[in-house]
Amino acid sequence: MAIVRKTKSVHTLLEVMKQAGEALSVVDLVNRLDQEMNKTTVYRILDRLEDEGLLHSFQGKDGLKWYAQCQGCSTEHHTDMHPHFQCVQCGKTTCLPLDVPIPKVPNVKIQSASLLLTGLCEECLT
Amino acid sequence: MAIVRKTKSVHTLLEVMKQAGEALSVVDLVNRLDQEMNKTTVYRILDRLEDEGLLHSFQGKDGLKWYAQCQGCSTEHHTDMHPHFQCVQCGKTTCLPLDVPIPKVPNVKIQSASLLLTGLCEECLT
DNA sequence: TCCTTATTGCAATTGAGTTGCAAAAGTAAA
DNA sequence: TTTACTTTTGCAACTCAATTGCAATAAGGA
Repeated sequence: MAIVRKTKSVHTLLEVMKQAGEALSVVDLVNRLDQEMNKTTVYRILDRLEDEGLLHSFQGKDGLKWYAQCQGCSTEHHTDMHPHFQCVQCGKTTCLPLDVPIPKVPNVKIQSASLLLTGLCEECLT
Repeated sequence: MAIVRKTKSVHTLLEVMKQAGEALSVVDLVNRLDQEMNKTTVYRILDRLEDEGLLHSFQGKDGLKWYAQCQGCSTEHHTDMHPHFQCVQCGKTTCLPLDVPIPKVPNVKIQSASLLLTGLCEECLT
């Protein structure tokens, strides 16, 4: 496995993720980091951080790729089986700290499961 | 709601879906129908058939949009809450006729849920 | 410092999906 | 069938997320 250096760019990106405190789409990240680094760099750092287990990604309902910080993930063990919630109105997207039962399917080997819930978040409900 | 005519193109597309008997990505459909109709037409017919409730769609792990035939769906009632399975090796993608419990999330209103399971299918396992 | 490897920026490219518009096909009424 | 009207289709151009090649730069170790 390639060595991942904690460069300034990596640090900046992780800081933005941390400040956000929720999942961010790649497009959003590229915009937020527009002054600091190139679009390509954002994509590449995200790839590396996901490999390293510091971030996990999932497909949004919008077809965009979203990233969030892992809690207790590593290269060996990804606890990214938790579901995600995406607000259809404001776009706010979060990890749900829930255990979802993975259905048993005969004759196949399930390797991963991704559950995306969509609807209205607390703010948009009121 | 707009009237959806059962044109020759619509008939052809539905026939391809039926013959496949499993979910197909839009890219795959465009390729299969290359001789019969334009790419744009495929996209537009898929949109219409989904509106009408004859097909349902979901996001694949690959980021592509996938379509499958509904069983018992209509404009009013979409039973597209079932999970889907995608083989990471051969790409075969199917609907799973299972009821998946949608987790309760406090303070939000869940409108839809999509569960995608990935792994190895029966053929690729052996 | 020198050498090697990893990272970054930039421009160009790929590929899924969309849009505008004119032509063609379908529908219904006379 | 003819006419008038609506929907559908093809085509080309376009949008936009994501990727690639390559040269330049930064980082790390001896």
